This record gives sequence, C-alpha cells and structure tokens, in this order.
Amino acid sequence: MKILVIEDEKLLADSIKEMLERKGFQVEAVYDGETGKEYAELGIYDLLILDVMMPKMDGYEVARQVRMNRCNTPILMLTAKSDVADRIAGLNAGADYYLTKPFDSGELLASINALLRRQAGQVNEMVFGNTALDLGTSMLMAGGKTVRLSAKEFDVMRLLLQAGKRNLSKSAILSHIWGLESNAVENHVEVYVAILRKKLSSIGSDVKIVSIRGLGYHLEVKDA
Amino acid sequence: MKILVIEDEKLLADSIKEMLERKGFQVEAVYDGETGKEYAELGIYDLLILDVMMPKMDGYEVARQVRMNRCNTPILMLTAKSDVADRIAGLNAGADYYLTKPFDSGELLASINALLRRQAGQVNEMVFGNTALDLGTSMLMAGGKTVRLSAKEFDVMRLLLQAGKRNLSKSAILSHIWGLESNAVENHVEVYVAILRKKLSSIGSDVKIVSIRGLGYHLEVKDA
DNA sequence: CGCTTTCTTCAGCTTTCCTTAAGGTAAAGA
DNA sequence: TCTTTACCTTAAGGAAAGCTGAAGAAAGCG
Repeated sequence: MKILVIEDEKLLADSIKEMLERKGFQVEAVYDGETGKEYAELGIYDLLILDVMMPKMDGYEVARQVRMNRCNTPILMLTAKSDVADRIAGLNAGADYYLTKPFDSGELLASINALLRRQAGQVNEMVFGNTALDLGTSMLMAGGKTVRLSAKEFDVMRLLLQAGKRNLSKSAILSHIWGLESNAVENHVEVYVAILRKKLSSIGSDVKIVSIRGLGYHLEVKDA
Repeated sequence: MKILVIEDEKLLADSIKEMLERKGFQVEAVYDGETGKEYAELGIYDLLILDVMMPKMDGYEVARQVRMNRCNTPILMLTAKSDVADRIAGLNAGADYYLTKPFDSGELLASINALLRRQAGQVNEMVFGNTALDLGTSMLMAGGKTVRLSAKEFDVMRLLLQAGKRNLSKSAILSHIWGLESNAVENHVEVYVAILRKKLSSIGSDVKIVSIRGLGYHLEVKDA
C-alpha cells in the first residue's frame, strides 16, 4: 500500500511518514502543494494525506485539481482549522475524510484503514467472472481448481482486478509495482501478463486479460 | 439514491430524513439497532447513517454485524461522544465516516456526498444518440453490440463526441491528435472517419458522421 | 552452501494498425 | 456538360507494439 503525504511542516510530515512506515505502509512525503499535485496525479498511490494550509497551492486546490484530472485516489485532509465551513469546503473539494490537528495517531490509523478498506472492497478476496483471487493466500481460484501466485504475479493480478474492465496502462502498472525509480521496463509487465494468462487458462477461468495496443490492459469475461 | 437512517431519537431521525428528502434522496428511517441491521443487510441502500448510542443493539454492533455479513454499504456514524477512542472504535467496527452530535446539516450533506461520490464514480462514458464510447475500455456501444477501437480511432471518436453537433475542422483534428509538428496529412483524418463510419454502422448506431465540404465534420442522429 | 523458487533480461517471433497511395465518387464552378 | 476540387474507400507495406520461451541473476530456504 503506497501513501503520499503532502504537508509543508517538514517535521510533522516526517513523523507521519515514520509512523506509517512502522505499520508497514510504503510512504513518500513531499513538502509543498504543487509537487504534491504532480505526484498525486501519477495515480500510483492508494491514499493521499493532504494538509490544507500550505504556501503556493493550498490543500483545497490540490484536491480539486487532482479530482479534475480524473484521479480518484482517496484523500484524507489534515487541518488546524476546526470550523465546520472548512470541513465542508474540504469535502466539497474532493476529500474523503477530514482530521483536525492536533490529531491522535491512533485515529489517523483508524481513518486510513477505513479508507483503504473501502478502496480494497473490504473482502479478502477479489472476484471477476468465475474467478477469485484470495488476498490472504494469493491463490487464484476458478471452479474447483486453484493455482498459487508468486509475489509479483499477485501484485499484477490484484491491480488488474481492481481496475476490472477499466483500462490500465503498462506504465501505471510499472510505477505501481516497481516504483518510479526503478529501471523496470514494459516488457516486465508483458512477461507477467503472459504468465497470468497461462495460469488463468490452466484453472479454466473465464477471465481474459485483453490488451489494447498503445493503451494497456483490462479484464473481460469470455463469452461462452 | 437510497439512504437508511438508524437512530433511536425519533425526532432527530425524522428531521434528518426530511432534510435529505428535500435534497432529493430517498430516505427510510428506523428507530432501533436490530431493525436497522435487518434493513441494512438487504443490501439495497447506498448509504447507512447510524447512531452509536441505541438501546438493545448499539451502533458499533450494527456496523460489525452488517460488515460481517459481507455488506459493503458505506456507513456514516453519528455520536454524541466526541472521544478519540470512540471515533476509533467506530471506524474499526466498519464505519467510513464519523460525525459528532450536534452536527451541522451542511457538513452532514457534504460528508454524504463525499461517500456517495466514491461509491458511484467508477464508470465513465460519452454518449450521443443511441451510442456510447466507454472511456475506460475504449469500446463503442450501441444497443447490445460493441466494437473495440484502436488508439487513434478512439482519439478521433472522442474528439467528435466532444464537439457533438458542432463542426470540427480537419486541421483541428489533425493538430489535436497528431500534433502541430507532425507531417500528418488530411487524408489521415479521412481514413479514420471512414473506419469509424464502418464501425458505427456495424453495431447499428444511429450516429452519423456528417462532412461538410471545406469545413469539416460533425455528428448527427439519423432520423428513423 | 547447494537447491529451489522467483525475478529479470533478451532475442526472435507474431500481430496490430499507422501510414501511404491510388482509384473512385460526389459537389461546385465555368 | 466538362473540369476541378474535395472527399471517400480500400488495400498493401512496413514499423512498432506485444508475446513468449529460455536462460542468466538474485533471493529464500533448508
């Protein structure tokens, strides 16, 4: 799970980062709104933690622009202001949750879990067509048969299932799984897609990974 | 949008109901936890508004049971307690948002919208006549039939749909899709228009791409 | 330290579809 | 009516994108 913290108070940002990393999240922190917006729009994060009061571009503006750009990553807003009007402004700008500073770290964690739980769909398996991916055991199941997936295979499959029939570009998959700074190439994705196709058909799944040249991949159910 | 209010203070429940109905929601209210749980588990609601302190079964318990029963309807919790610990308990029980009584009706509305926005958001398409272009899968749909569009085909179709019945010159299309610096010629556009016309008619679309000599293209709906 | 599993790299192969070009049709003007 | 010009349609060549099997590298595990 990748989280982006956008907060101009460097101390606070880093302490949030550290706290979340201890809980097993992958966290990146940036210290102003504009950079935050650019990072956020990559679409590779599962959650944004966004401060309201920042120089240059404030949190409301970041949220609005990110949403405008068709990015639905959940947003958790942090603010010193506890006014009702501010909370409303935040929610209307596209935030999904609102915490007032100073906040309790336990509450922050609980809210993050609530947001991510919803994102993930709450269940511990993801389903498409006649096929399910067990998020606990990383087994792929269809009919009675099952195959085990390796870590990377699992990551790719989970992303595809999350997107469902919506298109997912290779570069999005790359940045989500291998990260921005890696020297992974698009062929990696192709290799894993090939493996997954083979495993899917080996258990008699009716799920197809369809590729659209130049755009990416999405899932479809084979028509009988 | 159907909302279920579970709240034992009848007065408050009814005033919430009324307020939301004025905003165009379909609202039902029940006045105790057990009934609430049963209603909620029908799975027909888009949102639950749930009081914490209720006789017989409290809000936490309702949330937990509803979630246990694989029902993902978003839950907004209301409570008089403003303790951090209570908020955390609520979120961990499966709530998605937390408001403290007394709450501002504007804030309630904003939170509801934030929750529903997330719920709905996903699919995205452009429509003209009986025909829709799915922006996620780049499929063109009319009636029951669909065709897949290639990257360039998709680009051209999207531009045409964006313009709708307003005229779009070939050079505008060229510069939008091939860029100004390219050595693409107007015949490129003609070729893609031809392909799109064929695909449109192959799925029984009632959309015509009309060309006006010297001016460009626009869309029209065939009159039966 | 060997053995196994997983990840990455690479090269050759297949498929797609972008471009080009050429012949045809419809519209406007003389 | 004939010419000119704009537009339509189709098909083929070729470049780019995608697929895949295999082998080398790295990481886990007893």
